[in-house]
Amino acid sequence: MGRGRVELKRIENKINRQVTFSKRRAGLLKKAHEISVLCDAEVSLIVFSHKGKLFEYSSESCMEKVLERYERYSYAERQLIAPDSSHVNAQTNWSMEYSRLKAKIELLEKNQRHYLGEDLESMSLKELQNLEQQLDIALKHIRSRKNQLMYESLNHLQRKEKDIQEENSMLTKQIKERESILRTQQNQWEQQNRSHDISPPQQHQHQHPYMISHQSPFLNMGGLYQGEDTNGDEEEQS
Amino acid sequence: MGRGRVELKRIENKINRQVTFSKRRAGLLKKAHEISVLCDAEVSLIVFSHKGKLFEYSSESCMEKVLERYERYSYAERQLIAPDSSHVNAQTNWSMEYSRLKAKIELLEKNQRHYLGEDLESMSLKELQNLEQQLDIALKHIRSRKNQLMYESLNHLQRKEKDIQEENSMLTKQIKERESILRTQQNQWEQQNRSHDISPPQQHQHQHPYMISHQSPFLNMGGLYQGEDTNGDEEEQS
DNA sequence: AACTATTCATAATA
DNA sequence: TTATTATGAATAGTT
Repeated sequence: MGRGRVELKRIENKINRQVTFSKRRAGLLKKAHEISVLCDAEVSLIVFSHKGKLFEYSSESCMEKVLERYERYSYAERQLIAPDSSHVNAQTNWSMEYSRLKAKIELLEKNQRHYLGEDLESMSLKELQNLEQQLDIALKHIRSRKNQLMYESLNHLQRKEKDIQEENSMLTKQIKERESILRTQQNQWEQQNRSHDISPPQQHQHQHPYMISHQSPFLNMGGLYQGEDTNGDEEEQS
Repeated sequence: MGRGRVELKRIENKINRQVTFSKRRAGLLKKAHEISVLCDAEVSLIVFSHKGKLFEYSSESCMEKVLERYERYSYAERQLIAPDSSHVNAQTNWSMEYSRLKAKIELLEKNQRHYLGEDLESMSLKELQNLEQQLDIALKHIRSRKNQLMYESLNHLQRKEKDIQEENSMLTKQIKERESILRTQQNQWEQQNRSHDISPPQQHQHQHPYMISHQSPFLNMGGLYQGEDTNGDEEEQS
């Protein structure tokens, strides 16, 4: 570019080097920005001048984000090359562990999007077919489990219905028995009343409440049966 | 540069974007290297493609060294803006962040198992129904995308078939033409042979090989057409 | 992947 | 540093 071609070699003239650095730096930053916008890429560029001055460019998301992503990405690669690392200090260890977790999360989130049918543009036909098969199988399991739960729930309700009906008929029977006993006793009382005209009325007042209280154990039992499994089919709604 | 100027805006056409990315990426890496050599600068360039593939350049000293230097440099700058933050216990901060990530991973993994139809015992009927619906919708999207890809592939093959058939008929036509010319010349030669009984036979021996070699350009063209797009849709072959 | 017409970047210069 | 300009590079569109 410019007058005459340039040899790829350190420019020895200090002034020229400085001028060229200024110009080329501007050009490089511009190009970095252009590719990030045109091609929707994430770019981060760091330049230290010979004198140690820092210049940087980073597309949209801040530099730290790009660097973090880089660490995550290159971590996986480094793992393949250098599997040991017990000699490195704790600081490095921590950031590596952190990167590892971050990478894992990114992967899981990507998979999740795929399982939800999003972000499919980046997948090949073969990958799509695998995904389809997996989800098909998953759906079979889910429907089978759902049916099982519904069947169990149905069974349970039927059993419950039967129990309650039995309870009902028992109660009905109990009531009939009480009624017949009551009638018998009323008859006895009327007979007594007729033979001893001035007998103590307290005795009757005592007996009647007693009868009612004697019924209650059965009613309580009924209540117990009913309350036994109100929580039937609903599990872990949290 | 190139035919017509370019607007600084995301390239919507996927193919164009990919091609431009390849070209500009190469240019950018080259420029980064040039400035580092010419101006004795320390450069580090990180590029993530739209699809998440990493490309990087780093002058001489490895990337890590540059990034470390960057961290040191930018840390000092940040100190000027936000001078406090020394009161937070780094250890606590770290372990909290760590737990947070661990928890997130656990959740994501649980969800993943559910999406794959595993571990369903812990889910309620209602949750199962929601999951079923989600996966149903996801499968619809996946199948639609799969069909689209297959349709595109089909179209592509049909176009290719048509091209090759056209190529074939052209070649057939060429062969027929050559044959008729050959026949004409053989007749001429026979006539000459009859009229001048002792004529030089070299002339015929020269003409025949010439005819064959003249056919070859067309055959080569056929080869070119066939090889033109064997790599179809693959992106980022680096 | 190769070609070519353009636009762009920049070395030399002031 | 900035501005100008001649020239080589980069690359968008095309084959």
